[in-house]
Amino acid sequence: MARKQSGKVDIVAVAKAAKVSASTVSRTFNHPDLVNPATRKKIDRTIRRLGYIRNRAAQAMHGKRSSTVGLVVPTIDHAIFAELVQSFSETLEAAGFTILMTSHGYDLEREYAVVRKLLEHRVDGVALIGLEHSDETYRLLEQQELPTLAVWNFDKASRVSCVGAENMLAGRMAAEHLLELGHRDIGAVFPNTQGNDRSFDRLRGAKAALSEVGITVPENRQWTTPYSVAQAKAVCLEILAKTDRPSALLCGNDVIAQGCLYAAAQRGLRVPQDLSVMGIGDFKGSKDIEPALSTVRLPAQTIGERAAKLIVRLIAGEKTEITREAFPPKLMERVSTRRLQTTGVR
Amino acid sequence: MARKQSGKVDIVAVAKAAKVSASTVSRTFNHPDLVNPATRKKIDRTIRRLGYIRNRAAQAMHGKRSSTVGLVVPTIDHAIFAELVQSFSETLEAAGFTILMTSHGYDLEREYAVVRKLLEHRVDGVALIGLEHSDETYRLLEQQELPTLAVWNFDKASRVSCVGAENMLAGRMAAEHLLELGHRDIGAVFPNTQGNDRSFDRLRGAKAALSEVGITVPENRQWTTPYSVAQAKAVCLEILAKTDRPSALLCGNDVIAQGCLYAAAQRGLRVPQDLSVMGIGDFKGSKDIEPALSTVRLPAQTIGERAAKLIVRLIAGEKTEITREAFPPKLMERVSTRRLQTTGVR
DNA sequence: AATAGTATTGCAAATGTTTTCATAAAATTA
DNA sequence: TAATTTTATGAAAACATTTGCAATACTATT
Repeated sequence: MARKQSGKVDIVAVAKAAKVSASTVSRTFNHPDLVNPATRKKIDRTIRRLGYIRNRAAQAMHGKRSSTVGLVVPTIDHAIFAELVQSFSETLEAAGFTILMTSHGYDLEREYAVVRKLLEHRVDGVALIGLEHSDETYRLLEQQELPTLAVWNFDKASRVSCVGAENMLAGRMAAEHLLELGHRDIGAVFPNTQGNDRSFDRLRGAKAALSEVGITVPENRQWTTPYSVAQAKAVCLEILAKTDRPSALLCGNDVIAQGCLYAAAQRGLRVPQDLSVMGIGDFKGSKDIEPALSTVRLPAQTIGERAAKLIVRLIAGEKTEITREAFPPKLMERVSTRRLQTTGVR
Repeated sequence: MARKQSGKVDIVAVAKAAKVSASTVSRTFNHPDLVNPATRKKIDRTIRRLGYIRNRAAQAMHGKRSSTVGLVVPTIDHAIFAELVQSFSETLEAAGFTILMTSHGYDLEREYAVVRKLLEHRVDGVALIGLEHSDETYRLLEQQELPTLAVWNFDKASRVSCVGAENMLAGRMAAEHLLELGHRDIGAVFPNTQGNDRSFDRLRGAKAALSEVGITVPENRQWTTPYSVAQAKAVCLEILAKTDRPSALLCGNDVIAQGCLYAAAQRGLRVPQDLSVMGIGDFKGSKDIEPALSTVRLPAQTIGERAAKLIVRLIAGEKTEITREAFPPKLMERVSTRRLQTTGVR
């Protein structure tokens, strides 16, 4: 056996070069206090000289942690998930973890598949967006006894630990705000609630608040649109063309609300004089838009950060029972909503 | 040794339960054609029954691919990166890879550290955003002979393979558009060009175009703002307060342009009648904003997809030399810019 | 100076796979 | 039916590390 091939520098190559055993090199990494400072220094130098990079895969085989957390998102290309994911990953990285990220495009079958793949990589824990997952996925995670965390939604009866916001409450608060301002003819523009429990809960909360004061949202006062400014704008353009348009529009999220705002602008309607627009979410930018959007804030950044901290504790085994953290939505009254002027006649 | 511990089901547990050797089980995964269909079926059933999940870490130790690609982004919480990352990861996942994602917050020291960590996880390849990286990072990647790809920027003299857009050209096109419309008094609002080669190149391209027709942008016609709608709005508010405001604002990216638009709205200036606003990037939403933003389109989605395909080929070893792909920017003339009315007097 | 600790290191086994090689059984050919 | 080829399987080595145990070398104590 002649000389080693260039790239192939492993722990025994380092050991040989430093004239120690592989064990000692391993220990410099994992239990530095157990090795003589002088030896350690010598080894460190050799490591640097040879450009050795330890192999986590080999470590992982010893039941050791992989220092890896799986993150499963429907898509990352949505203002709100990006914000959430960013703070989640930042916090996790600070704790020494790396994120294995996969997306499934709102397809629960694919979600199962990607979770499986994550498991193959022996992640130390898994974070999923939302609480709506296939039974198969839940079972898989339970069976593997892997620290699991649902992020973004909160439900006090969730099957796994969760940290998120109370979407039903958020929906309710948005509706109540409009009610308080005197609006009675309220249109609802929501994403499809199919396979999207956030949306579903918000709508449910809103409707509950309305029905408490005797208002029902009739079929023709409720519209569905995909999560996209462009498409929301298009449906709002239609809505606002009608002569009997509502006095206020309650939107399932801020992206849709943004579409509404643009549609109103294009129709020449002044917000909030001619129309009040209410969002849910308080995405980055919602406060900067003209007119600044009234909305219910769901603290994405805080949630991401808390979620990261919680999953670290779950992984460390400090927590073992199911843990749930709720972050209260907060009304952000800005300028896109205002008191309905009761001019008497109508 | 009594019964196995519940979770601990490995390949030999499966083998034992199915009354075959571990080799055969391994083969069912990796070379299914080499095993008798009947045996394979029996093994498949056992795998399902025991809930066995193969251990990629153990595979990776055999020089096998880890099926993992490292992705290093400055941050994901920016419209444009989210779009890019989404299409990149989607395409990569379709090819059977999982993404190990890390962010560094525009800190090149931290970038080096996270790349190292990726290497420890034995990723099959690494994708970095942009072309500005520390020499140390470049050396590390070269030394490890790891398929590396810089995404988003294009430079025909890049040190590694790249697929991206020509930012200088984009800057030039944006400037030329404004010039063509008769604007001569043009203000530039850009992000800090420090540690951000995209921005730097765009500004350079814009200035080149301007100087070709004898225009220099004086100090007091150039502003710097962080990448944020809110902050861009704030600086634009200042700019537009002056009596000698420019007739057009050229923005380093669409987020800043959005801030300008809102600032103009708040100041009561009509766009494009009183002020033309030009962006660069064509982020999702730029065409929906009111007024629709004129900009230079950098095809994020296409780039993400092509990047994914290229890195797959680099990993497969089909390509070994440095490969570069440029995607041409495209002028998107919408409504936020218009011909300067030369009313003669001034 | 002998003894008991303690600090440092190496050896070898173990981790969960894949793969090479050898072998046995079955199928094909003469 | 014997010889040959093909197909299917298992045994064992290899992969890069970690760790329990044992051995050695120091230090401190009497």
